[in-house]
Order: sequence, then C-alpha cells, then structure tokens
Amino acid sequence: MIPAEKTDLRREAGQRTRDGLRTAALELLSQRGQEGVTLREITDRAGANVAAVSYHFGSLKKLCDTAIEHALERYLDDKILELDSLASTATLHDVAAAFARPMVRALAAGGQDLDVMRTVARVGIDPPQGWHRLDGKFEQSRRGVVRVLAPNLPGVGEEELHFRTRCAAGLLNWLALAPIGTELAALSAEQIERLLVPVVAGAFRGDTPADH
Amino acid sequence: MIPAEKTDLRREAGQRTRDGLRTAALELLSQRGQEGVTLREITDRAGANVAAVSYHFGSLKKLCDTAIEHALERYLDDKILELDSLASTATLHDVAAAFARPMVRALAAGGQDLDVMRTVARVGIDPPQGWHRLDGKFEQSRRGVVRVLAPNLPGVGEEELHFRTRCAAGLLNWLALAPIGTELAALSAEQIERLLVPVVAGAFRGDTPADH
DNA sequence: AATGTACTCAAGCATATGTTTGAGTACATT
DNA sequence: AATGTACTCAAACATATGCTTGAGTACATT
Repeated sequence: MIPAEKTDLRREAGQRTRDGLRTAALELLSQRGQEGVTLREITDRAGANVAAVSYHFGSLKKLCDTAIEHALERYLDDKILELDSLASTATLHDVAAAFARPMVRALAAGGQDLDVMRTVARVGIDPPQGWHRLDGKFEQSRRGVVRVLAPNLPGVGEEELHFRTRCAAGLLNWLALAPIGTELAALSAEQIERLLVPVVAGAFRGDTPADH
Repeated sequence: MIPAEKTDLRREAGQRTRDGLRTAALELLSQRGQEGVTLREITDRAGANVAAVSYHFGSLKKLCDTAIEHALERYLDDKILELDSLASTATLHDVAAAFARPMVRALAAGGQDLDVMRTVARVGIDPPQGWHRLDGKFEQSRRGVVRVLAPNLPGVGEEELHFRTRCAAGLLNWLALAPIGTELAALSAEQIERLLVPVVAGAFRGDTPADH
C-alpha cells in the first residue's frame, strides 16, 4: 500500500483549478503586466469561481507572484542549460546563438513559451520586491555568459562584459514585448536566428573607432 | 491693440492647470504605464480637482493620449535633429553616437526628459491604436538612420539594416525602462556614452562567423 | 452509515475608480 | 453696474475591483 499512488479525485480537481488559474494569470500578465490584470478576467478565462483564487492562492497578488516565479524559473533553467552546453572553445557566434536561443525558440513557438518570455521581460522592467529565491540562478546565468564570453573578447574588462550582457538580454526582452517580436514570429526559428544572432554577437563584441 | 497680448488671467490659470495635469500624467505614465495610472493620483500630484480632467481634456484616456503624443513628438523631433546633424562622411561610431545621444542625455539628466523617454519606450511596447499623426516623423527617423548607416555597411541589405535599427532602438528603450538604466543614471553623459555607443555600433555592424 | 475533508459556488461587502453635476468664484466685456 | 465667460470645487453616481461568507457537493475515512 503506497499512499502516493492513491488518487484523491478532489485533490486532482483542485490541482487542475490551480494550474488553470496559473496559466490564465500568466497569459494575462504577459499581455498587460501586473497592473493590468484583474481577478475576474483570470477566473473567467480559467473557468473558475472568483473565490477559487483566495482559496488556492490567498490573493490575486500571490497568484501572480506564483505565476511569475514559475515562469522565471523555467526561463532561468532553460538559459543555464543552454549556456552549460557550450564547449570552452565556443566562438562569439556560438555564445550569441546559445544566449539568444531560448528567446528565438519562444518567438517561433508562440503560445505559453512566449507568454513565459514576455512575463520574464516585464519582470525585468518592474522587478518584484522581496524575491530572493532565484537570485542564485540569476547570478549563475550571468556568470555563465561572462565566462564563455571573456576568452573571445580578451581586450574587454569584466565590468564592460557584464554591461554588454545586460544590454543583449535587454534587446532580447524588447523583442519579446514589442510589436517587432510579433512580426518575427511569422518566421521560422532558423530565420529568426540568422537575423538576430549577428546583432547579439555584434553587441557583445562592441565597435570602437580604434578598431579601424 | 493686439489681441494676442491680452492677458486673460482666467485662461492663464487654465493653461497652468492643463500643463500641470499633463506633466503629472507623463510622470505616472513613465513609471507605471497606461494601465497603472489613476485619475486621483494625477490630480493629487498636480494639485487639481478631479473634474479638471474632464473639463480640460474630456477624459482620463484623452489626457493620457495628449501627454503621450506630446512626449512622442518631443522625442522624434530630437532624434531627427540629431540624425540630420550628421555629415555624409559620418563613421559607424558617429551614427551610433547620434542614435544614442537623446537617450544618453535623458539618462544623465533624469527628471522630465527621462519621463519622456520612458513613456516613449512604454508606447513602443503597447502601441496606442488609431494614431497616425506622427507616422511621418517616425518613418523620417527610420529612413534617416538607414541612410547614414548604409554607406558604412555596404554588405548588409536594407531590410537587415532596418531590423538592426529597430533592435538598437529597442536596446535603448530597454535601458530607459529597466533598473540598469537607473544604475547608469549615476554616471555622467560622457561615461554613459563611452559605455553604450560601442554596443550600439556593434549591433549595427553585426558579427557573423564569416568575418573571421 | 456517519463523519470529516477538499473543493466549488452564488451572493454580498467595502473600497477604488472614472465621470458628472450644480453651485460658486474671479475675471472680462458691454 | 450688469451680464457673460472660463474655470474651480465638493459632492454624488455608477461601475469595477479584490475579497469574504455561508451554503452546498463530491469524495475519503472511519
């Protein structure tokens, strides 16, 4: 007799409700941001009762926090995995491609994957206070980029690499949020990558008058 | 007797109220975006009565539209002026510097200049429908960039130049909105420029494996 | 069969929000 | 001085919003 295998239909229904609310919240957060989300719009979309939010999450705020944190973790895990797959001999183009790939894939795929990216991008603009659980993964991701970037750009200081990394990340986030991203979404992942990776790589490399 | 020189104190007071409301609206729009702005917060900040918004602008929506359009026009005029000042012999670095300068100045100056940039950036994410009055200036600005960019990048197609221009603009907009912009604001305009222009120029130039 | 548990639901509550109203004030015009 | 105009203001209104309540249902445990 293994308790874990017991299927309590009530708990399953509750889990479905929670997932539905979380997904609906993510969708609206990705479109309108934290300020533009309303309780009833979420519950309507999820086919749930308004009271379900208080019951399962405590409040609308907590539901949004949960949805955002879930999205952030998916994003960071994806990004770290992509960077870790790089060999130490990775060229600048390889680094830029790995850096951009999660966003490229999300743009091409659309749907929930893109909702995740858009929500993460919005959080980059309006960062929630009092979140520190994912700080480690954030730092891990940043250090990962600088680590594989540095060998390709020996003349650039670490501080400047950091700045360029954040610029490149901002550029990708912008694509997720702005209309140009929607235009890109009509293309295939390969086409988006061909267009975008040179720009990211160029931002990493930088271009100073002394180069010529 | 010149009617234009008559000072009707009532009209002057009304103009002050309008300006105050518009400024307060811009400030809040730059911080929270269109969804996060409330009537009473604007009127409180402007020291005006709630009815003043309906009286002078018709509705909160129209006040916001006015504030946004005002900001957009200031931004576009500034940008076009900066690009027009470029000689035909401008280097890639010159182009990038001119392209980034309005944002660099706003970041260094802060205050209302930065509010304008932030609001413009937010509009880039959530574009208002039914606005076409400034379409011409928008196109003028875009064509201006491509025009001075093309001689520096003979191997890159016009479509790709357009894409890179939009990426670079997105990068700048991101700086205006995200916390990294606030961090930059501690620096002088020269320091920001030294850090940022190479990144913008690099994004323009692009970087493909064939280059090496 | 009896009790408890996990969840759902319609209705209601308090507050926040955009807008309107009608009176009132200060200035300009005649 | 009398009338009209441009504006301000406190109050009220209707709706939207987040949240709670108390009853009700379906399942699990004993």
